[in-house]
Order: sequence, then C-alpha cells, then structure tokens
Amino acid sequence: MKSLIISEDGQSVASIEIAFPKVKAVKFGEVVKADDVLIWFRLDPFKSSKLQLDWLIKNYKRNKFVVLATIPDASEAMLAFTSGAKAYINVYAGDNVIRQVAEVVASGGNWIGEDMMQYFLASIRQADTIQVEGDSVNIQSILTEREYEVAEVLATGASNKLIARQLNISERTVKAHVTGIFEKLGVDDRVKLAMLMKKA
Amino acid sequence: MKSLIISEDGQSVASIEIAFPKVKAVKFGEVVKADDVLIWFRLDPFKSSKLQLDWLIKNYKRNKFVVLATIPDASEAMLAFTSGAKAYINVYAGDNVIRQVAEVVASGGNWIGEDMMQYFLASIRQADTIQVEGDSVNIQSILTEREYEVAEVLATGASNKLIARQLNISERTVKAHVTGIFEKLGVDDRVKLAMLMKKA
DNA sequence: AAAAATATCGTACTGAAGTACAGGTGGGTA
DNA sequence: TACCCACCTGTACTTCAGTACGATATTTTT
Repeated sequence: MKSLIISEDGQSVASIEIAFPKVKAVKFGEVVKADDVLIWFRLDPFKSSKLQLDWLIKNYKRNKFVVLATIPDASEAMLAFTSGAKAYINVYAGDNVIRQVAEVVASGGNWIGEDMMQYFLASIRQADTIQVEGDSVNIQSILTEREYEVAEVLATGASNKLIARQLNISERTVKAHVTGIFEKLGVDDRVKLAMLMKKA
Repeated sequence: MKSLIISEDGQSVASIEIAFPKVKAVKFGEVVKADDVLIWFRLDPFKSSKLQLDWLIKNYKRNKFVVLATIPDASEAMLAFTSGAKAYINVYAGDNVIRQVAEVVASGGNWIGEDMMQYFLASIRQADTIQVEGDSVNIQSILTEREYEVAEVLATGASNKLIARQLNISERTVKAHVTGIFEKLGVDDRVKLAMLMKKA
C-alpha cells in the first residue's frame, strides 16, 4: 500500500520519509484520486480538528487514514477515531512506529497507543461502576445475578412488562427486583438506573 | 522480546510457531518466571474467561500479554483489555498478524481489530447522535433549543415536575416538549431518550 | 400577508411505575 | 435446626408518564 502525506503546508514528515522514501506529500485542500493509498493526515494545531477531518473524509472517502497530531490529546484522538482514523499518533513518532502502523492498518487493524487505550478503558469501565463512599464499585458485583439481568434489560428502555416476558417471570417479580436494585444503587427511578447501566 | 504460549493443554499454536520458531508453550496453571517475555494466552472456551484471566494477571504480573480467543467476542475482548491485555486476536490468526502484534506490543502499542474498534467507539462516541435513514444526525440540530434543554434535564433523571421547576414552565409544557422530542427522535419513553442523550 | 414553526398552558384520561402491605420456596450457612 | 438470602408471586394503592382532545401568542419562513 502506498502512502500519501497531507499537511497544511504540503510539507513532508521526516519519519515517514525514512520509513517510505517514495512517499508523496500534498497540501491540505488538494485532492489526489488514488485508491489503495494510505493517508497520513497531519492536523494543523491552529485550525479546528473537526473541520480538517470533515474535509478529509469528504474528499478521501475510500482511503484509510492515520492522523498525526502535534500535541496528542485524548479528545482529539476520539474525534479522529470516530471520523474513521485507523490510528492516531504523534507526528514526531519514529520511523519504526510509522512502519508498524502502516502494516497494522494495511492488514485491517487499528493502532492505539497506551494513553488512548487507558482512555478507552476508563470511559467504558466508568459506565459499569458507581461511587459508594468515594470508592468506585462495580455494579455487577453488588447486584445479584438476577437483579443485574433485570437492570440490563431495563437499560435498553424496556417496560416492566417487557422485562417480565424477556426473563420469563411475572411483572410483579420484575418490580420486586427493580425496587431492590434502586435500593442498592441509591437511585429512585428507572431513568437514573439506565444512566448508571449505560454501556454501549 | 521472547514469546511464551500458555494454553489449557500446553499445546502450541501453529501460527505463533511459524512466526517465532523458538517459542515455548506451557500448560495453564504452570508459572514460568521470566521478565521481558510476551505471553500468548490461549483462552479455553469451555472455562470462565474471567477466572482464567484472573489467574494470569495474578501469576504473570510483570508480563505483557496477548489473548487468543477461539470464538472472538466483544465482551470477552473487553474483559481481556480491562485485565490488561495488549491485544485480543483470533487463535487462528495468521503468522503475519502474530508478528505484527508482537511488534506493536513490544513497542508499547495495543493491537485492536476492526470489530473491537467499532465496539469501543460505540461505547464512547458522543451519544449525541442518532441514526436517521443511515446517517448519523446530531440530536441538538434536530431539536429546538427549548426541546434540547428539556431533553438535557430529563437525561439527568428528573421528573416532568422537576424539569418544569428547573425551566420555569408548567408541567404541561414539559409534557408537550417531551412528546415533541419523542416524535423527532423516534422513541416512545424517557428511558430510551435518556440513553440517546447520555454522553461518555 | 399567509403559513409554519415555536413556545406556552388547560383538562381529562389510560396505563405504567413504584410502593406497601403480604406470602411462599429452595439452598446454603452458623 | 434455624436462619438468611435469592428468587418468585399476589393485591391494592398512589403517583407519574404519556396522549388526546384542546387553546393562545410570538417569531420565523415562505
């Protein structure tokens, strides 16, 4: 897979040059028609990340791309990934990292650095925990198995009747579980419970 | 970095053998003291993933590890990553992927397949968008200002009465807005709305 | 200027949510 | 054995959510 650098000023990136001596570089705004080309997109730190990415995905719909950040930042990374980036790396990453990322992306993977990984995990873990006296406690561990099942279905927006049907118990029993859950988690209505349960 | 395979029966894994001919394999339960060794941990599909991973991180605290799954599954992957795995791949992955993963992990990265990436993003993505005829549309842009305000307060778990007090309008008006919101977003109860509004 | 969208509020109704009394069974532990 | 816990169910009640009619006033769009 060939590589193409896109940056504000059309300048190249040293480490990519080392990894792929034949790499070309174009200015932000230029559109080069070429499938099967991996884009290395260098974000201009002085312009809106969102606008730059919007332009990229609009004009390079078919291409896989990697975002190069001058000052890596979790929320910018999130934006990059949700825009479809296959990797988000520091523009000063070494050529070995560049080669690695290129390989990973070419074979369908995503490259994620340790920081971003922590960020991802923190966001997801959070969804499943509540704060009890300062400690974050796993919801699953303080609910009984059945209660957790009820909570899971409830969090999809299901009514008590639906939950009952889904778990093959009476609506009354569902209510009993729900009440138990409320007490344990310290909430008083199903919306708050759903928010606590929210994962995906 | 050396490699070590750990599996239920102590059997090796073909593609890893190809990638790293000198790889050793030990049975689940055995503890081999060795720093700077990358563990390839093959999960037994017939036993609890959690218990297996708990054992691993207890006995191989210092080692980086990659989880090999027989039947890859998002929640198992989540478990693997939250347990500290650097990658989660199919046990039948080719030797090229194995080599790649080893490199990525050795240099401090995490390897994530496309499916898992989607799962991650779905969990974290600003839940501020909904799918309308395939496109993801920003909720804020399709609700009126007032409706969005109502939706925001509602998503904190507030009752209609509370929302009314908070926005200085009557409960009846809140209901009117809520009904309007439901229609626009295609939901029929406040729990589902709250889920749409929930941010990471 | 007419039409459409927005924001506000009223009454009345149905059905669901949530709680307050109950009660029963089975499994594990002190 | 006695007790606790998880799980299940019932009736009855109050409160809330959501909808179905309704309405008026203001602003924006056509």
